Amino acid sequence: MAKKKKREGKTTSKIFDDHDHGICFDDAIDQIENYFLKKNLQFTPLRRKVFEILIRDHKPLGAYEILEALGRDGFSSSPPIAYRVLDFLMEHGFVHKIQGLNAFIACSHPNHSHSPAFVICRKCEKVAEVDEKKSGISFASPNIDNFEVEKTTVEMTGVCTTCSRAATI
Amino acid sequence: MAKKKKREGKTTSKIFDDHDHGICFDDAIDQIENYFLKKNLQFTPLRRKVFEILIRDHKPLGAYEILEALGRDGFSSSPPIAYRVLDFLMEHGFVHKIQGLNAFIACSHPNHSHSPAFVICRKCEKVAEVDEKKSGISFASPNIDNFEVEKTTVEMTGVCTTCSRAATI
DNA sequence: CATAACATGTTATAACATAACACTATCAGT
DNA sequence: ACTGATAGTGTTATGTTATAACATGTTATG
Repeated sequence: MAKKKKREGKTTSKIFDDHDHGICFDDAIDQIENYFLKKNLQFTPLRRKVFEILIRDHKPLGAYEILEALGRDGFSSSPPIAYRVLDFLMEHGFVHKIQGLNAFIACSHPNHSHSPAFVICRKCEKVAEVDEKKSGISFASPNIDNFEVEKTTVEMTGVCTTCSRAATI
Repeated sequence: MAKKKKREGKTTSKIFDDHDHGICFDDAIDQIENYFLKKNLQFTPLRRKVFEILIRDHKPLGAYEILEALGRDGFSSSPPIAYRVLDFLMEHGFVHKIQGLNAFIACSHPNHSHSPAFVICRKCEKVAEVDEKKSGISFASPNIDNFEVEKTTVEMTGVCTTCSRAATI
């Protein structure tokens, strides 16, 4: 259980909290409601709950952590429940999977379609979704020898300022 | 078992075979031998075998596929065997993990230290390791607001030319 | 109000990964 | 050679993540 035991982390590093999460939360709920309304998709209590669980702390959660939270809130907590809803939310861009953590996180920029990139602190496991342009990252051409890229995964792992200040590695 | 059942795939698309694998194989064995010699690290029969298994077909293999192959060749095939050797080979840059497939692949460019990027066909699951520059991808600055990036994961999923020619999605 | 499509619930199991400890081999210093 | 440290491998058990398969309920529409 070396790298997967805890996901608490309470670090602050500029990139990790450059937003007012109260606003972020309300905005996000608004946006997802509008999106589903517009698309004639059901924003069911279960889907809403899963999204709320993810957005309320705005940190990556494992599927089984989400299931626990669902259970606490009176929903079913068998694995397929979480995975199905997560798949659905991911399809529509409101949730992303952090491959390096086997965890899921609410999208920080659901309004504009994007290829997300994530910065992950390996000590506190805090994750920031960064804008391609702001971060200096760029996938210039998503077309490589006629290979049509449908989806990109970009994750940068390291140690955030707070964690590196706090300890000598 | 939707996305994880088979890993055979026999597609050819320019990006996927722009090298002579006979040479590639020999080179790779050479390079890894020299590297370990120079670093005074043991290139044991087990480590050699795991690397050979990975390099011989040069496609991503799951840990349990590697274990089966090890078993066939008379080695122990309990999970920690594979994971330990894979970790070791990854530490030294001779193997990469493809997060999107939970699979491992021999490095195509072990000689120069690099941040690998992978192109993955979601139909045949063939994988190509691409050069950052050639592919038009670039992580310009690995430093984002003082966050020091130690490791990057870049994977591009789509459909390769051969697969897209072969079917109508 | 039937029915097709969608959504959720449940059980079981598959697939991926690590902990903990035992044993063996290698090598440096005496 | 002996001794102890280090590294490598073996084994059992278990933890963690994810899906298959099928049952039931719910919703939108004709």
